Amino acid sequence: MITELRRLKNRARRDATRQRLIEVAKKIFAEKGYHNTIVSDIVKGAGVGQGTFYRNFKDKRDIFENLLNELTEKLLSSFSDMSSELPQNSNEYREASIRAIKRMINIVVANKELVKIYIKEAITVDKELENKIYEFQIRFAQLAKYYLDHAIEKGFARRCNSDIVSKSIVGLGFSLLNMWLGGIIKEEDVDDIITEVIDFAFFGLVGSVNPKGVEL
Amino acid sequence: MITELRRLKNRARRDATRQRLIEVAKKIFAEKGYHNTIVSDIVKGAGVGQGTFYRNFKDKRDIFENLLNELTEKLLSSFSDMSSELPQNSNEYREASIRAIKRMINIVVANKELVKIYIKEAITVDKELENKIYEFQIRFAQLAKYYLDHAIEKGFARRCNSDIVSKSIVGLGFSLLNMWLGGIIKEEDVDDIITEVIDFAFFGLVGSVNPKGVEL
Amino acid sequence: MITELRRLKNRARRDATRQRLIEVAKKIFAEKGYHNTIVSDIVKGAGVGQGTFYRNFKDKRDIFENLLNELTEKLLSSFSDMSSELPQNSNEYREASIRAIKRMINIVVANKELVKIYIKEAITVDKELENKIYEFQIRFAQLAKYYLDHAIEKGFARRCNSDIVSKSIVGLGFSLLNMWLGGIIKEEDVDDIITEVIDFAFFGLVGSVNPKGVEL
Amino acid sequence: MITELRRLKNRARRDATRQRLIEVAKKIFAEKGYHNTIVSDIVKGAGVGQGTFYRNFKDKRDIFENLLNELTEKLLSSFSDMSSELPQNSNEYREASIRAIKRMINIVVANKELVKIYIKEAITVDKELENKIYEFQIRFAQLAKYYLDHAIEKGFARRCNSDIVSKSIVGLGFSLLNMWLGGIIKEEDVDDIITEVIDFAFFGLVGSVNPKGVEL
DNA sequence: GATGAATGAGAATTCATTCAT
DNA sequence: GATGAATGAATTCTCATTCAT
Repeated sequence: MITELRRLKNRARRDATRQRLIEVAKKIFAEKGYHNTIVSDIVKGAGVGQGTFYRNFKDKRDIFENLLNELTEKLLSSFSDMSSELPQNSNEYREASIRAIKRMINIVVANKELVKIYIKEAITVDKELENKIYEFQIRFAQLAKYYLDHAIEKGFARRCNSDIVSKSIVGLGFSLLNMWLGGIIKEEDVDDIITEVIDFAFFGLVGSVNPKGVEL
Repeated sequence: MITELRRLKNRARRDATRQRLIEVAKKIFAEKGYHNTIVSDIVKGAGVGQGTFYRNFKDKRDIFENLLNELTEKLLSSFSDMSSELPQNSNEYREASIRAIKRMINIVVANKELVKIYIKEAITVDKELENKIYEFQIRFAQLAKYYLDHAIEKGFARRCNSDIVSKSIVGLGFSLLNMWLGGIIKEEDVDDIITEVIDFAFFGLVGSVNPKGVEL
Repeated sequence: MITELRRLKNRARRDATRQRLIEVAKKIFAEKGYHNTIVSDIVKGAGVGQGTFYRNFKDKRDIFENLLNELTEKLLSSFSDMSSELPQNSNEYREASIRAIKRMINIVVANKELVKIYIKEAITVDKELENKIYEFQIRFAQLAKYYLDHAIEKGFARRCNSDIVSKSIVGLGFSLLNMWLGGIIKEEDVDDIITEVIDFAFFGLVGSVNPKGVEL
Repeated sequence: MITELRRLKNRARRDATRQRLIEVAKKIFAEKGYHNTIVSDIVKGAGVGQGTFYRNFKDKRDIFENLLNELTEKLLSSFSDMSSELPQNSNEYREASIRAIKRMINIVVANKELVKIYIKEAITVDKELENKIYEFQIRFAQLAKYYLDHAIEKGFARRCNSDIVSKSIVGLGFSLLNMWLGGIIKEEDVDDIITEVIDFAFFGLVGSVNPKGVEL
């Protein structure tokens, strides 16, 4: 039926507009920050009418939350398949961590703008989004704790308050991300950075003389 | 002379007003965030006229920057005396770190609101303040690096990319602070948290079986 | 010919759509009032596209005027046959009035929504509709005056300024309608209300001891 | 103290501005109707800045409600002293009614614009104001009923459903007011109109041959 | 110097209306 | 002819800033 085809085409047109708005918003939010962006910036950037924005989103916060959810889904889905096999020794643990971090970093690199928004801006919008971000961090920490507890139990991780330590790990990660996004850490060789950070996380400042890749 | 007395009184009154504005701004910024605070919130809170605000500060950003500087000075002055003697072994390094952290935490606890503003809000105001915060973090990282390099040289710290690692340490600290301010880490026993985090920083996830306080 | 058939079908479809829009508009105007209704309310209610509305009506006011005319025609046509025979005594006058009112009430009950719109909303749209409503009231008053003048002449109504009095009667009627629509007068027994009001109109507050149905 | 004087002057200035806005709003609402008035009409008319309006009133509805309350208070206060002595016979009842009506009319004439708004516009703003108006009408009807019940008891008014009849009386009054404001009833001699309407209310269409001023 | 009323520029938002499909 | 996405003019509303007292 014609009406069905029409509906599809309309839907496609609208989705395209919506997507254009989202892309533009992402770019501008990352550039100028959430608070310094006004709706008409986005509208102008997308080349649509002011009303079109409000047809698609309730307000600035709404499109922002959409962006947030977009990244959240990407990150979570990337970890949905991870929990399959638990590491059986320190080395496997280390390798698994590196793999996880690399996967994360790929997503981060592919969504640099989103991540910047995510980490810097979202917590200053309002309490609701602030909590959303915190809950997300907590989920990460819980995942880290799951692996850490396992490692402690199996004896290849130091006995410790795994709650605090896993939160430390996640915080460490977010911080470095933030520094990298903020330009404090210059890009250089990402792999080197990962190795350094992993070594720090596994062996601390003191550690052994030549810990790299060596099982203790 | 009366005029002189008058002038003094005026100045005292003005300073008091200014101080009250600063105190109130601190409280409100911490509560509602920089962007969700309007000048009239501060003015109402301080019980002064709208014009009085503009007599004391150029605009909202100006009073905010004042708050920022307040904390920066407090933190820096607290570290001005620290660099006296360098640790001579792992244990001294550890003890010195704990002392430094505790000193920091005291300042943080005494200025919880300021710290919250500092960490959460300042980077979203504009590029200038963003950089100011980053530079401050870099200074901290440099201080950490100074000690770390010393420890590596002396042989009681693992050889590593001390630039990345010291930034990691600072990031770790800021993150945990953030989590604590955000309520992700419940207050409980701060000393326990410090020990845990220090152990993590010194011995990593793997570490030795019972590292607490034991020199390797 | 197919084209002819097509044209007929199209017309039928269009008429149906138009009618649906009118029905929905009636309902929504009555519910939310003219000013608090937006075109898209009507369009959504009717399940048609926004453009379809403008294909059938010039604008919101246009569809509103259509509703108005609908009721006007109904009311006027209901009175076109009434003026046949004039009452010859007070009792006939009274009976005729009751009949007229009941006929009116039937129309009103059958078109409650329209009447509500008519009485409440129409006068606030613009001067033109305001006048239209007033002219309609005047026509009613003239009709009432015609009967009243006749009754005065024949001697079974009190000599009075029939212009003012007939306007009073019409006003009374509209007011009670309004109160009923507004819920000030609860529905109870409509016949009772009619009798009471007719008695009030015929005999006033003072009247005779037991005027009901009794010719003075 | 200087501050006290200042406060007084400020208050006076603000009140003057507020009052100017109210006066202008009254005029414009009466002219163009509530719905066809925009805030900037009022602002321009009052010669103040747009912000000044919002300093004094929440929105258009708010200033409108203020106008409404203004009239309500005027009308109610005019009746607060009325309930003193109850009429002892038909003639006193009639005289009291005439006095009441005249008092009302004086207020109405002095607040023609307000009354027009009151009767025509208020019920179309929203449910809340609609109810407010209805409740006001009910209060009037209750007052009328109080006198009517007394008259029936004393035997100088016809036994009737005083609830319906008093509502009829109030409705009659409001209607005529409306007609007069709408220009359906030309102003001529107000006293004549009052006499006619009172006669109609007391003696109905039928009444006695020469009821004016004569006690039955 | 302090005040707070007034301001108006600019941002958000709505909604009647158009128009490509 | 029907549709509903897109539009932007018009309106509301906010809030930093000024300025008369």
